[in-house]
Amino acid sequence: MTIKDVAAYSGVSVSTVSRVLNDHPDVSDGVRERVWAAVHALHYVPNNAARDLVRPTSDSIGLVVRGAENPFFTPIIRAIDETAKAAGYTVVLHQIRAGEDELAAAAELARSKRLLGLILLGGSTDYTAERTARLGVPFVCCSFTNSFGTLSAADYSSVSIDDERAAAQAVTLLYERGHRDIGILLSAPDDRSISELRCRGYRRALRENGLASDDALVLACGSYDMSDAYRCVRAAIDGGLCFTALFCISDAMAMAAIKALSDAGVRVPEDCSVIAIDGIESTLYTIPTLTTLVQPKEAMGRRAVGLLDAQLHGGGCRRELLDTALREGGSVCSRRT
Amino acid sequence: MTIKDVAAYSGVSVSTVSRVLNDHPDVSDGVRERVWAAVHALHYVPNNAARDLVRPTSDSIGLVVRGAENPFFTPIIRAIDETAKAAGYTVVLHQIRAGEDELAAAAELARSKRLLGLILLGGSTDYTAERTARLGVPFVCCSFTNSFGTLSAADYSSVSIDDERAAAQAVTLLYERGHRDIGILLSAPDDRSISELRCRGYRRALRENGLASDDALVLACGSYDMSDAYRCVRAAIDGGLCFTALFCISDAMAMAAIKALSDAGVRVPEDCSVIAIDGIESTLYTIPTLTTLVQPKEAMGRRAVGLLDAQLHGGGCRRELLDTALREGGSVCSRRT
DNA sequence: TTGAAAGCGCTAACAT
DNA sequence: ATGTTAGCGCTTTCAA
Repeated sequence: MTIKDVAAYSGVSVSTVSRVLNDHPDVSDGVRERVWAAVHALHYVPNNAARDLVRPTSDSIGLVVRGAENPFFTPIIRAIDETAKAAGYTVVLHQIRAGEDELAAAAELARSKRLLGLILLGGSTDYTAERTARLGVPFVCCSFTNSFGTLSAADYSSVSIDDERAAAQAVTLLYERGHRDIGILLSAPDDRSISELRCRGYRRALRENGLASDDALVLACGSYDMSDAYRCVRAAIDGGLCFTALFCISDAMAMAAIKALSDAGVRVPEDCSVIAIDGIESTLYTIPTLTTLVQPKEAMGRRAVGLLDAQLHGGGCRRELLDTALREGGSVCSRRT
Repeated sequence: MTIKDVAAYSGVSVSTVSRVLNDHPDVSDGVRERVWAAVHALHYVPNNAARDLVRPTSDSIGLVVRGAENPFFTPIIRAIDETAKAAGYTVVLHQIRAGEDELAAAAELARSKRLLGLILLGGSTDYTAERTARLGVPFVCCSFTNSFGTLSAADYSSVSIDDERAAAQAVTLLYERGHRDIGILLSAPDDRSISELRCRGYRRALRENGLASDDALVLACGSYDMSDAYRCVRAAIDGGLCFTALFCISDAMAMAAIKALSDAGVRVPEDCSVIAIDGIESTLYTIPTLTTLVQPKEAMGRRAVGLLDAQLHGGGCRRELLDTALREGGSVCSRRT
C-alpha cells in the first residue's frame, strides 16, 4: 500500500497524489476529490520513514523527560504535545531515568530521528557549551534553566520559574505567619540543581528576615523520592523536632513529609506547618490540603514550544521566568510571635 | 554526515560500512576497526528513516496510552519500555486523551511508523474484529481485556488482573471485617469498561455474602477523575451517609474519597472504611494509608512485551490473568457485627 | 572479503 | 494542471 497504488487507483501520477496529500495548490478539484477517495478506500497512510528521508528536514521535535515518574511533569508533557502538534510538529517522546544523562540521550535522538529541535524536561542545570554542542539542534530547557552552567545566553532558551525567588517567597510566607524555626526538606543543599537553588532562596529568606541559618534545620534526604523524604522526616522527628514549619522543595516530598509528621503524632498544621512548590493534583487531596506555590505547568509547556518555534524560525534565544501562584491549603497555620 | 562520509573516511565502500554497522560476519578485523574508528571520529549516527525505509520491517512496537495522566500507568510504561528495549525493540510511545479512540490512533501509528506490533494501555474492553482489523499488526491489551467485545481468542493477547474477582475480594474483605452497608465509588455501573467489571464483582460479593444491593450505595461520578470523585462523595455525604465502608474502583478515586469524607467530618476508618484497587505510590502517603489490592504493574508490563514478542515469533495469542496482592493500610477497620 | 548497484516510498524540481 | 524523474540514506543482492 504505497503512493503508487493510490495513483493507480485514482488514475493519476504519484506526484499528483503527493500534491494532494501535502495540500499543494495546483490541483484541480475533481482530481483532488478522486485522490482523497482513493486514499480512504485503500486506507492509505503515508510512510513516515520515506517522508523523513526525502524531506530536507523532518517535522519532528524531541521531548526528553528525565524522571517521568514525577507527576509534576504530566501536565507539562501534555501541554507540549498539544501545542507542538497544533503548530504542525510531530513530537518524539523519550523518557529516561532520573540518573541518566539527558544530553547524551537527546543527542542520539536528535541525530537518529533528524529532529528539528529539542525540549528538555527535568534536566541538569550545569551545561557547558562543549556538552550541548553535540545536540546539533536548538533546544529549550523546560522547568529549569542553566543556573550553574557556562552556556552563553545565545546558546539556549529556557522557561522556568525563578526557583530561588519562589523558595524565598514560601519561606517568607511562613515567617509572616509567625514562624521563626523553619526547616527545609530537600534532596541536597549542593546538588547543582533545583534543590540547591531552592535552598539558596530558603537561606536568603531567613537572612532577610533576620533569622539565623542552622544546619539542624536542613533535612537532606538525598533524592526527590517520596520514600526517602518520608524516612528523612521521620528520622528528624526522632532526633527531636526543632522547627514549627517545614518548607519542602516539591509537592511530592511534602506529601511524604505530612505523612511522616502525622505518623509520628505531629499535627499538621497545629504543631508543624508545611509549604511546598509545584502544585500537583494529588496534593489537593492530602489532609490537610497542601499550601503550595503552583507552577504554571500548562503555560510552561506552551512557552517551551513557542521558544523552540522562535529559534527554528530564525529568532533568537530567550530565558523566560514565569510566576508561581500561591494555592492556600490548610497546611500552614499562624503562630503567635 | 551519512554512511558515505564514513565510507570515504575509512577508505571502504558503503556496503562494507553497512556490514560493520549491522554486525555482519564477512568483514576482516582490520576493516572493522577502521570503520568503527571512523564512526566514532565523525560522531556518525545512522539515519533511522533510511533504515526503516529499506528494511522489510522496522524494529518498532507502538505503545498507545489512553489517559496517561493516570499515575497507575507510569510504572507500567517504564516496565514495557525497558523490557522492549532489552528485547531489541524500539518503542514508539503515543499518548492520547481519555476520551479519544485508541484503535484509530493505534491504526494510524502502526501504518505510518510501520510497526511490528502494538501494546494498548488503558483501552476499551469492547472491541470487535472489524475495528481491530484496521490495526494490521498483532496487539496486546495491557491492564484490561476484551470482556465486552466479540473478538475471538485467536485475535489478540491480553494481560490484566481479574477485575471482577479483585473487586469481589475487596468487598468480601470489608464484609469479613464486619461491614454490612458497603458502598461503591465508580465511574458508571455500565460503561463497558473496568468500572462495570468491578461493579459486577461488587454486586457478586454482596450477593454471595447475603447482602442486598441498593442503588443508594452506588456512587457513580461519571469519570475516573479525582475532582469528580471528590464532588460525588461529598454529595453522597450531604444526602446522608448510608454505608460504613466504601469500595473505590481506583486508588486515585479513593484518595479523593478519603479527602471528601475527612472534609465532611467523617473519620476514616472509624466512621467509614475505604478500600480500593490499583496500588499507586501516592496512596502509601494518604492519611490513613490506603488499604488496596495492588496490581502487579511491573510484571504486567513485562508480560505485555512477552506476549507481543510471542505473537511476533509465530506463537499464538493468550490472555493472562495476574493476581493482586493485598496491601494493608489503615483505611479499613473492623466493625462489631 | 569487498564493491557496485538496485531499490525501499516519497517529495520536489523540471517538463509538458 | 499534471506527469516524469532524480535522488534522500540505507541495506542487500549479485559480481568480482
